[in-house]
Amino acid sequence: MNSNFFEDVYEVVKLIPAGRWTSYGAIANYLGTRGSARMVGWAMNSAHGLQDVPAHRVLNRSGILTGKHHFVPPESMQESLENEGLKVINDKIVNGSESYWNPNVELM
DNA sequence: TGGCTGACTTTCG
DNA sequence: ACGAAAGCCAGCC
Repeated sequence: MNSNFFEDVYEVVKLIPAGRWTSYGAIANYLGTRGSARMVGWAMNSAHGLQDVPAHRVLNRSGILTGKHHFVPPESMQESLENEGLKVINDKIVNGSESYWNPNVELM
């Protein structure tokens, strides 16, 4: 496709298994552009219209729902995560270390 | 063409 | 330990 970056981001996000989460930096790093972690979020903004892209599974490196405010409604992000078996308290993933999904490891 | 923006990340103070 | 600033890349005006 034309926008390789966005397409790649979508691909990776779509590959995230339910009950798992990853970080923007991990995806950016997987794409080889660690510096453009913000771009990943931006790509999500465009992917926001694609239901195939579970953007709610993409958090910041701390496992905090940084982009929840971009969801409609924002609470849907946390509910979606909890619906998949993840525990979210105070907009943050609980035991994130165990449920963390690294594309560089899983897709490598 | 040039410059701003951005759902991040890392480092210095 | 907390706060603020810089760095990175790609899309959009």
